[in-house]
Amino acid sequence: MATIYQVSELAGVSLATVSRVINNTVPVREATRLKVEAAMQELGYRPNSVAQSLASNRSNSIGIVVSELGGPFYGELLSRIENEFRAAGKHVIIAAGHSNADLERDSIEFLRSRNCDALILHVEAVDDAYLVELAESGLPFVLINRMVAGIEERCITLDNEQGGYLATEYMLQQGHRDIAYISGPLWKHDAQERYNGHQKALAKFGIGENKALFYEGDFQETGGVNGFNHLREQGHTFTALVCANDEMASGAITAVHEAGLDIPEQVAVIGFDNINFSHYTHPKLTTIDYPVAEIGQMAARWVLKRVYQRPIEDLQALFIPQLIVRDST
Amino acid sequence: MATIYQVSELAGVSLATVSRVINNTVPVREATRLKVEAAMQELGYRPNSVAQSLASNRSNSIGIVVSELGGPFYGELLSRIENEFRAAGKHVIIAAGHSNADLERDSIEFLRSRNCDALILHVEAVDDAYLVELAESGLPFVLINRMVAGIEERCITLDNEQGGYLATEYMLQQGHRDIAYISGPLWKHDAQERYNGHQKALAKFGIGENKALFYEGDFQETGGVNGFNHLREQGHTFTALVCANDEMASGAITAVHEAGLDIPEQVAVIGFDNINFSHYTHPKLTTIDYPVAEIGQMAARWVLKRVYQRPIEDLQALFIPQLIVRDST
DNA sequence: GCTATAAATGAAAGCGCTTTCATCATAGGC
DNA sequence: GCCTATGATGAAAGCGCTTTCATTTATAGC
Repeated sequence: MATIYQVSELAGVSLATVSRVINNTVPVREATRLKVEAAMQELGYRPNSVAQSLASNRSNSIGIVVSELGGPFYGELLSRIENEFRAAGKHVIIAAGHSNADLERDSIEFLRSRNCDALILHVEAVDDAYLVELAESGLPFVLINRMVAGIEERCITLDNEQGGYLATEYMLQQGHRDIAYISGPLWKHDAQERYNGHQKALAKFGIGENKALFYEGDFQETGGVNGFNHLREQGHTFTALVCANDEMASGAITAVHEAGLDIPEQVAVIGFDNINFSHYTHPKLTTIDYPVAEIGQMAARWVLKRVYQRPIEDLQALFIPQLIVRDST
Repeated sequence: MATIYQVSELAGVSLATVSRVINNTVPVREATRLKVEAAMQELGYRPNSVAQSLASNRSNSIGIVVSELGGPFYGELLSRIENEFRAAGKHVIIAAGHSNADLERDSIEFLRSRNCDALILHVEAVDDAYLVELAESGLPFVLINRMVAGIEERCITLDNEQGGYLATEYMLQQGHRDIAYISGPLWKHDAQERYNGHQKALAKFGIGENKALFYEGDFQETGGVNGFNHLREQGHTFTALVCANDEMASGAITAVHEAGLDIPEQVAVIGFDNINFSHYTHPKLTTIDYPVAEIGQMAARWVLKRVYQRPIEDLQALFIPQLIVRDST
């Protein structure tokens, strides 16, 4: 691999000038630039990014922590983020936190030790205090899908409560009054907020809460299966089932079929997230759209603007979910 | 951030000794090691990985190119690879090739300029010659799901032909004789191989090929829908439908339902890959298992052994697919 | 106790680049 | 044509670490 020194020698200029041509920082005379470019061409020169990082104290890499690498939700998120940074000549280093506080902290430390210029975090388990402290340490990062007091300007969120409200409100508008709810783990912020929305909608229609119609699942498919079965065993009939995400809705649909019931005639089902496969279910799943691609893009642009001083205007911090009506309601 | 110099000063030893403690290369006297460790602790020292990379000419990063970041297949693959490397203190840089030759080449160049120690490639569009040349350039890489002559020792593959064979053979064993086939794009190696397997199974049962029962899809869900509709229009009836991947099978299932036909009574459907959602379909999809997690892990271990000299024994290059029988056949 | 050998440590030269500061060249103002 | 302001270029000092080679210290053998 050719080095900048060889280029400078071949072009008959100093290292500094070659560096200037590469980085386009200080103006270089046209004739000089051409000489240098020709030399780079001839040697097949490509800058050593590690050396650049060391000298400039910029690694041009952005660390990402998500709960899982697999799955449609994170796939879409990562895809969009990578795209955005790639176009800017940055690269992403990805680590999985598995919704576990220790692993999340580990991941963050790991990325930090990799000299990332910034972090994009979708963490669920670490507590607010840790994040506030992290912010104070001077490391730039943006938080996805979580609002933490004290560092609001770093948070990009979906209005989960509004989404939960929309889902249940729609069921109510369709005439349902006995509405069961399968929640995510309530220690997760988004699960709690979606559930709040559900309660709000019920309250608006003057319906009290019924513990027999609530089940706390795990955001997984099996949680949906177990949830539906559990709810039926409670003996309280219901004609509508609101699930806090699509995975659980899918599981619930399977369980409903197995119970010999028809969807939506006997039980209407709604999910949340609008992940890719949600139209693979049968019947196709009505759900709340989570604009994951937009949010991913926004997080990337946040970093581009704040850390790399790119001129970006329209930073948006709060996203509003939308109802997607399909065949399961 | 503390530097190695400060540590050496506080511990009263030289830079070199601190470096030895960090890297555990040359033995250091117990007493000295303890002094150094205490100093590192006190300063909250963490080595600067960029400087390490520059000095050692090792970036401890591995580049990965996959077609897409989203989707269950790549998610699982990436997840496994990341896991394996993380445990080894390495990190991965991920780029998407989008099944497009230019983008694939771009991605590879990009990763290369990032000084990756090795690459793991799941590329479909670049030609064999390019890969052979890349190998000659000295950059270590391993190729997933593709066998290229001349660099066989870098290839980790699934026996796609065997998988295609298994799928169709199963249909034949179930008594089907009119079997339609929805293929992936035949320019993709795996699509071609799976189709070869299909033809082999037919031949074994003495059944000739019928062009009216073949459709070349795109490995996407819509390809399955279009494929089924196209096949029906050909007028040649069939009782079984073999799809070259699960996505298309899922689309086909939707189309079959829409045509008012029952699965598997009127049309049996089989997929390929056994991706996560294949049991979300209704009825649950019979398919061929693609051991994506194992393959990802193996690719990572290949790198660990060949590039980082880790003592790893059981490198496996060829994987054999298996039939997973569910309810769609 | 002294030398021969091995083990532990230190000094210093890079790794390939960026960036500051000084220098040189060019052009404009009078 | 001389002086100054400005733009372009070069010299050289790092960035924080690894690694070679030399040196010092410990261990063993007699």
